[in-house]
Amino acid sequence: MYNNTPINIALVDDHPMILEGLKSLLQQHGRFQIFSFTKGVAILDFIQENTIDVILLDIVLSDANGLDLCKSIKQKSPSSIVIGISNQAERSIIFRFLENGGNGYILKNADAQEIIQCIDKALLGELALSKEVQEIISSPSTSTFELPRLTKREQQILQAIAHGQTSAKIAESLFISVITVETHRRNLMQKFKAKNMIELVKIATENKLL
Amino acid sequence: MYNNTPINIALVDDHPMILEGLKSLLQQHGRFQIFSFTKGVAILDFIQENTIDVILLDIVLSDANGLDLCKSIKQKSPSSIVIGISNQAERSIIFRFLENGGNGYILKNADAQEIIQCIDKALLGELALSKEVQEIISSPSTSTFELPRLTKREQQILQAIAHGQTSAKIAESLFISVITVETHRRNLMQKFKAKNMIELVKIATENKLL
DNA sequence: TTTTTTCTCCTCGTATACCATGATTTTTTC
DNA sequence: GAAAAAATCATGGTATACGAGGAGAAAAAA
Repeated sequence: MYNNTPINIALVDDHPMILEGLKSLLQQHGRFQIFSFTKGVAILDFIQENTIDVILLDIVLSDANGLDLCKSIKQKSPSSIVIGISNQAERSIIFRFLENGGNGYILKNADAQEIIQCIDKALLGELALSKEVQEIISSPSTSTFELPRLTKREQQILQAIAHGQTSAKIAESLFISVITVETHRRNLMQKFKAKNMIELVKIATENKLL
Repeated sequence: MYNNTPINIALVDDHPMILEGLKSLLQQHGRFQIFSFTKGVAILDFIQENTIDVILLDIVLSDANGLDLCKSIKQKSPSSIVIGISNQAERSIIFRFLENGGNGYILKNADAQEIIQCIDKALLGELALSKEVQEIISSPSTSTFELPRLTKREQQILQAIAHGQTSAKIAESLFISVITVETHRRNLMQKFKAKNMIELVKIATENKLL
């Protein structure tokens, strides 16, 4: 691995700045042969004909979904190492990426050293996670909040509340009693451990439950 | 401007990748002397002692608000040209940045050519906007909701409310009367045209004002 | 079919959000 | 230094959210 043959690295990102940044960070290390792509489909075509050792893949692309793309890449070229790069720091997304065959995950705020370390790790067959990603994964309690499971009715009501509707209005439009609405409300607060509905809606919105 | 003296450019961004990318893009053009910063306060300190021609400023920073930072920079060094760089493509934010003294605005998906063009434009005293930014500005019709501008106090209070705090608690911790807090609350609702605080917090959360 | 979950309804009391209107002082801007 | 904007405090009233605790019927899961 560390002999004379250079390591082929493909960068996939639709931001020219990031692409350029990664390129210059990696070029400083000499051992890499770098290819870059701004489109998801382009990398798929490329690996059809060529062999790539490591692919650094942006999760958010304009023309494709990084998660699905990872899967496709792994199908076409199982030996290629795929490392995700993203601003997305959400547990569930990281896990889904790894489930789809990803060999590692790096946040965009990582520095040069960390990126190189991760690539080295991945080349040795290990799971390559940046420091922050490791923290996110290993602490389900702190940074990421365990989202409670909601019933259909609760979702319905939560949605209505988030749209600014009062309990009375909601009761009216769902043909149930105001009292019932308030019970659901209460249960929702307990489930989310929120101090009040405002905090609850904030949590739900942040976690895209609405 | 185009003679032998190099142009001093400061890059402010908390993502090492972006920083590195910009640096290498600009270095290819030779005429620039580049300084880079990952902290907002650092650039403020720096311009106290040194003269900078152009500052490329990320709007989203970990330790500071790009909008306020732009204002501070312009106060300390009015002759410096400040160009905003961001993923944020919202009209209102762009306008606010320009109102705060910004000389231009570029989206992060801009390519090398565009960035150089914008810097050149700004050096000539013109407003430097990337293509996409121009489109956003010239199309007020789009679905994007005009975000109201909030005062410092309003932001503070909105944030506290979103954290589930009651008016009484907020009044206590800010050393003001409950009545005042409720006035701000009322004004916030009017500004956002929200039916109640719950809806307001949802809107604010969705638009990342918190 | 039994058990569990979900949805529904109930009471009572307190807290506070919400609405309309107005006014003074401080700070910022021109 | 004048004008505008922001922050502060005030009154008074209505509506409703919030919190605790209990309970029966319907639907889903075992």
